[in-house]
Amino acid sequence: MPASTIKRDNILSSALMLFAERGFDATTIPMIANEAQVGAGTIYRYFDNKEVLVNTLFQYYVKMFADTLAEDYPGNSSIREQFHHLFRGMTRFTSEHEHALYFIKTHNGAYFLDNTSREDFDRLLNRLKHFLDQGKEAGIIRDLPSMAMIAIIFGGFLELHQLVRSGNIEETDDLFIGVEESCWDAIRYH
Amino acid sequence: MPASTIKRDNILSSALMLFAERGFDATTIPMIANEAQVGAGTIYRYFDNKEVLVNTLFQYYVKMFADTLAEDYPGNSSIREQFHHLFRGMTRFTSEHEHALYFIKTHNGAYFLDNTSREDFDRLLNRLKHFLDQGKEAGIIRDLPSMAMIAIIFGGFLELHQLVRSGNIEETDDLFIGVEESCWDAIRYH
DNA sequence: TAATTAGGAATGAATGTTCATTCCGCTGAA
DNA sequence: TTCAGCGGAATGAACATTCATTCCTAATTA
Repeated sequence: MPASTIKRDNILSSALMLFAERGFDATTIPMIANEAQVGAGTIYRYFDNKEVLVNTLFQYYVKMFADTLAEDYPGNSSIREQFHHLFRGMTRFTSEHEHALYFIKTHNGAYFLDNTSREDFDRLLNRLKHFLDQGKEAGIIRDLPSMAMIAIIFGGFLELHQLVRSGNIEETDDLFIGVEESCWDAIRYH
Repeated sequence: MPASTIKRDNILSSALMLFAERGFDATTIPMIANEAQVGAGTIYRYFDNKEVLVNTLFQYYVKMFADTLAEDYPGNSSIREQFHHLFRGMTRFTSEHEHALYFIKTHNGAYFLDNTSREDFDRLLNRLKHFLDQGKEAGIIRDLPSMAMIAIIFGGFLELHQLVRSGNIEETDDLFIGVEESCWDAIRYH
């Protein structure tokens, strides 16, 4: 069972797209095989079963997203600049991996995720929570549940991304700047 | 085929809970029957099939939510007061129908929704959009895509509701006031 | 160089399972 | 006794998974 090949990558990226667009339960193995242009049996050469496949995908992208946010993190800059770094990381990650964040968002908490997936996701949330807590202590971030604020930021950003993808909205720098301002105003202390 | 009975109501509310918690595709008819304490066959006395059931549910709650928002709408008051009315309507609706908004949010756009469901949902969005457009014209609401702002409000509110339901957060008036402020700051012109 | 062959990789038809839906016998009310 | 309403076993379709077979590739032999 090879660890990494073209075929394995095809299977993963096809699965990512289908899981993001239809959801895990509405996506069948033959659909993935067809999209990846491999036989259905081939998928089982690389992944024990459908649940292992979805957990592999989930962990892979959660880690990659966490790494993207952590890269060059300006820990000594202002809270606003840290927020900017995080927001930019989110836009960059999404433009490089079109379906990944939406897949993560729609599948976190699902019944088929294993402990590792849950832990990886919690670790990501805790990093964001830590940022907000720091900001709260400094009196710069609103005194609200961190989870609610994280939801506002992710929800807003991903909804925007859906609109861009579906062609309902043109993707301009101004747009992203505006949404970043909106999210920042949602969480900063007034 | 009776139009309304205790059993029919049981089926609908069981289906609502399961669809909200597991999603349409991961919810089986036997699960719904079991939860509603009826035979699997009984469900088919009231609904032609699973898709008719989910569409019935979707339309029922979308309309009820729209009615809740429209009730006593303060069309002549300030934008801020209109926003307050909408936000309060959302909290009231959610406390009266625990799973309904989350079900609507996670299933809008799904492949199994029929035209009526889509139209009902679009009508709801358009009402919210109209409110935001008015506010934009008056220079009170931010110049951002309305859909993105709607997403921020719903996303934030529903995430909060999840936390309350799961017991991670205590449901206080302060909390709701704080989240309303946060959402308002996210969409108002600064 | 050309032919042969071993063994991993890939396939898709076959299998067993689970589901939505149907069907038929039972029950209790009139 | 009849029959509407019900329950849950029966059915057939669709699914995840398996497995016997084929296909490739690259090493070996002549």
